[in-house]
Order: sequence, then C-alpha cells, then structure tokens
Amino acid sequence: MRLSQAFVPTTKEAPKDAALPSHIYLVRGGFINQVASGIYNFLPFGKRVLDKIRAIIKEELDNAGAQEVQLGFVTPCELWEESGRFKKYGKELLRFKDRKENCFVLGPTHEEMMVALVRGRVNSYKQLPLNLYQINLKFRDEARPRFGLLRGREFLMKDGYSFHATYEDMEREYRLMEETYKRIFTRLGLEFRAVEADVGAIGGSASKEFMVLAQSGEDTIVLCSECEYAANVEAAKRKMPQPPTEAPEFSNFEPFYTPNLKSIEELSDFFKVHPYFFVKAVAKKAVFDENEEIVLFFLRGNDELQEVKAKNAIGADELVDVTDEELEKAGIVPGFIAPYEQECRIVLDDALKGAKGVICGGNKKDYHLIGADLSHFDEALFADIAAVKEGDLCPECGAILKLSKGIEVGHIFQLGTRYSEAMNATFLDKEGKAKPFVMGTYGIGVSRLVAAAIEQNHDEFGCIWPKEIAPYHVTIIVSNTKDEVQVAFANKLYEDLKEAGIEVVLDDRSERFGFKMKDFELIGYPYGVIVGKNLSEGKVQLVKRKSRQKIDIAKEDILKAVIEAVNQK
RNA sequence: CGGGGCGUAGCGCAGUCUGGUUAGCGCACCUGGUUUGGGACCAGGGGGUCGGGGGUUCGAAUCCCUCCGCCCCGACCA
Repeated sequence: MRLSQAFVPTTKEAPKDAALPSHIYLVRGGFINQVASGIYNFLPFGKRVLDKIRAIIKEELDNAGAQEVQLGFVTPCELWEESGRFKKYGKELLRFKDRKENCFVLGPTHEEMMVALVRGRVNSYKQLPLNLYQINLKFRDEARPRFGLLRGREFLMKDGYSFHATYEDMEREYRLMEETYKRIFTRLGLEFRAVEADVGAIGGSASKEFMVLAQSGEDTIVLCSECEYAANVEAAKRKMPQPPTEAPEFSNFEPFYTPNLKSIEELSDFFKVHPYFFVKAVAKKAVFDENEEIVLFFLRGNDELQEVKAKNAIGADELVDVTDEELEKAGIVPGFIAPYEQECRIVLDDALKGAKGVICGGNKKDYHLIGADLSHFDEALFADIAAVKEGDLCPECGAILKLSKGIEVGHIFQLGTRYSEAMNATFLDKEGKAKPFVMGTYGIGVSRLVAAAIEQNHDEFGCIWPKEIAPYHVTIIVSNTKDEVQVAFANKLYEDLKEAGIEVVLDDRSERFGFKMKDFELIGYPYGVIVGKNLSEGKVQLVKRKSRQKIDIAKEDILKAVIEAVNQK
C-alpha cells in the first residue's frame, strides 16, 4: 500500500471522549472511529488488524476440530422465551418488532440459536460430539458503554458451542478448548493468564476466563507467586490465614463501652488489637426471584466482603446496599452488629471458624463485646465470602498471592444441560433413550482484543502492535519525496519486499520527515525503514518501533535485514 | 438507573456568568511560494441550522422551559 493513496486519517489530537490509551491511539491512528455510544467503525487499518485476529482464531479452532457457521444476527423472540432468558436478560437485550409485528432481538450471545440449529438435526449419540462456532457481530445494550472498544454495545465476538453425549466428553472438549485458547492468545503475542472464574448468570458448573494483563483491566485477578494458581477475585480461594500476632487475652465475655467507634480502624486503635481479631459485619439486602431479605455477613476485621462469593453463598440473584433506616427498622444497630441474636439470616466467613477471644459488635449503640467465642456456631452458617487480598496464601501451594488487573478476552464454560433441557434438544443414547445434549460454550472478544492488545502494548508515542496482528509489518519512510534517488530506492525496496511476501507500506506522502516518523510511531508498525539523507553514503536505517532504535544498514543489505527481522520469532 | 460534566467548522477549544457590530483561535483542508532528519514557514482562501424545538426580549451562542446526544463516577455487565 502506498500511503499517499491510503485512507488512514491520523490526527495529532485525540477526541475528548477518549480516555484510555487504546481508545486514544486507535482513534488517533485512524484505526477506528466512534459512530454512537459504544458503536465504532473500523477503518482500513483497523479492519486489517481485526481480520488478522479473526484468522488466527479460525485457524486454531478449525485445527481443533470445530466448525464455523454463521447464525442470523436478528433472532426471533420465541427462542428466547423457550430458554426463559427473554424475561431474565433485562434491558441489555435489544428487542424490536418488524413490519408484521413479529418480535425479534439483536443477538447478544447465541446459545438459543445454536441449540435450535442442532435440535432435530442431530438425533443420535453417533453424531456427537459437535463443536460449532461463529465469528459474528453481537449487540448488548449496555447500561454504560465505555473504554472505547473494550466495552462497546456492538462488538465482534467468536462464540462456540459444543454438544456431547456425556459430561466426561464435554470436560474433554473443555480442556481441548482451554489448550486451543492458550495457543490463540500466545500467537496473538499477548501476555495473558487463564483464571478460575465465577460462572455468573449464564449458569453451568466450571468456567475459566482468559485475561490479558493490563493496568486498565476492569477485572481483578489473583495470581500465585510460585505455582500456576490463578483466579478471578470473584472466584479466588485462599489458604486459611494465620493469626498475625498473638491473640489478645480477655478474662470475660462482656460488653465494653466504645462511644462512636464504628470502623475497624478506630476500634483497632482504641483496643490496641490487630484488626484480625475483630468481627466485621456487612449488611446487604439479598434479592431473590420472588422476595428480598436483609442478610448479615461477618468477616475478620482485616478482610473485605467479596460480593460475588457472598451472593453465591446464599443463592441470591443480587446483593444491594441497605440503608441504616432499613436496618434499624429490622431491629439491627448499624455500626455495632453482633453475630448473636439476629432475626435475619447470617453468614460467617470461613476464616472465623472456631474463632475465640475476638471483639464484635454489641447489638447496642456504643457497645462492643470483647472475648467473643464463635466456635459453637453451626457449621452450615460458614462460607467462603472474603475477598482474597494481596499477601494471602495460595490455596494450592501456600505461597504468597498477588493481585493484578486483567482484561477478559475469553471465557470457557462447562454449561451442562441448562439450554438443551429448557429447549427440549435431545438425542438418543445407546439404549435408545432421549437425553438432553451436554453442552460447553466458549467465547472470545474479537474486537475487544484489538483494544486489549494496545492496552498491553503502547508507549507515549502510540501503538506497538505485536507482529502477528500489526496492520502491516513495515513502513518505508521516504524522508524527502523531492529527492528522486530516495524515491527510486524506496520504490524498488517496496516492490522487492512485496515480492518477498512482506506486508509493507510505502510512505510516499509529500510530508516532512518528522511528520512521517510521528505517524510511524502512532500507528505502530513493528518496523520502519528510513530512506533519507544517508542514502548518498549508501546507507539506510532500520527502526524498531518498540525500542525506537535506529540501526544503520548498507543499502544492499536492507532487503535481507527486513525479511529477517519480520520472520524472526 | 442514581450522581456529575459537556454539546460552538472535520478535530481540540475560547466566547455563555454580566444578551448588543460581520461568532473567534489552534490543528486539519484548498491555492501559490519557500523548506525537507522529528507533527515547518510566509501569503491568500474555503468551511458554522452555536445539538433540536419552544419561550423571554427591540435584539439570544449567551437568559428560561423542554427534548436529544456524548463523556466521567457508581450500580449493572453471557
């Protein structure tokens, strides 16, 4: 491609609504532009990156035996009613009617469509297993789209669904997909982790998320400093913490006057006792399908509540905050809540099992109880509801755990029969009995990967594309387009590189040197060749985008040098 | 959905509080010239329903009402 003819509108300034590096550089570099909230156009270079990611995903999935299909983007409401998700999905599901008043939705995910496709066409265990996927547009009417391509409403996603006769076979496919995903993200040149995840609203038994490590990630992940253990903080476990100091000694179990002292920090100062020996109460309102109730969660004073784990522990749909007024109405004293004598449901964190000689609320304004003993509480009241924090110990090997931020770019689920049962999608097993398909589901955020790659790979000058997904491998910068010798040499090199199968652009625009260098850095081609004033001495320069280092190379050797650089692993 | 902010040329902004020539600046764009190793310079030029509608006023980008769009924090997020 000759840049003099390319549609790559780069700008010096970023649009004011771009905040994250990926958003700023993708817009400034002329890869994408925003059309509406959460909706983006892909310009030629952005489209090339997207297509490269897509091609790698397809190649690896096909290689693993999956088959690509393409489902309708507009899907009939009836299918969603069958699975029960029409009601459950909420406003994110964009619904509309056609001219004949038929109800449709824009597909946010395609479990229903895929089950409907397979249902009736696959009837026998002999036709299983089957893994079908598509790389197609999705639409979710997000309450708050943000971060450019990272959380859009319209986005490109690869979604795959596998169908099996048994759970064992589904688990085998799940492991195969995990391996395949690892190969995909490795080929994309990204630093990532596969982490244990919460299954969330989609349901199912086990799931793993693939996280691209980046500061700006929305997810917090827990990583072991020694072993392979990695988990989303929403699902992370830990080894039971040990007391950080010797336990305080209380001669009695009795109320203690603590005027206006509510926070653990204040109490810890007051008693000169480590927060670990306090019992912290977190009150939430738990919302269920049919009703809602106040639930009190109790933790060690140095722990925080992990809401997803807490929600799962009681099987609630969601947890919402409660006001002090609501608590008082229920006979609870905010700030001084004890795990004793409560009318409402209580849950204690596992770390409190067998706790003795601790300090908790007194169920009375301005009083705490010292010397409390929790060892007689019913086992059933305990659950793992605390957020794993930096410095906690690995549940697998006992080494120190660290926290990191990640961008979720892939998610694999052992789904089971939730959709096949609801939609009556069955096959006949060896005994001739009808059974629902055992399913797995596997997603990759394709357009999100474009942004994630930049979140992880950029500097103050612009994008630094991993080689596999760069829009082009190399740009030839003609320093002075009025210099016919430079132009002729650059043209020849351009043709030779194309001939050699290198993806190359020729910056033949009549711009000055600095302008072209800035564009090179902004767009982030892995390599640049500068054809400039040193050509008269028989030299050109090879620039690596990442290091921004320029190396003089004899003009006869540059072709070989570029080919070597691009092909080197 | 709750809280906050913004909307003036393709992009970034000033002007709005305190109403008053022809609405301005930088970048980008067009023409001519100079320049050519880090987003050049000189001269000339084009481009605006001041988000939409309504109102107040002799007069509205500016004040009032209303609708819309976009961004940020939070809630939410297979």
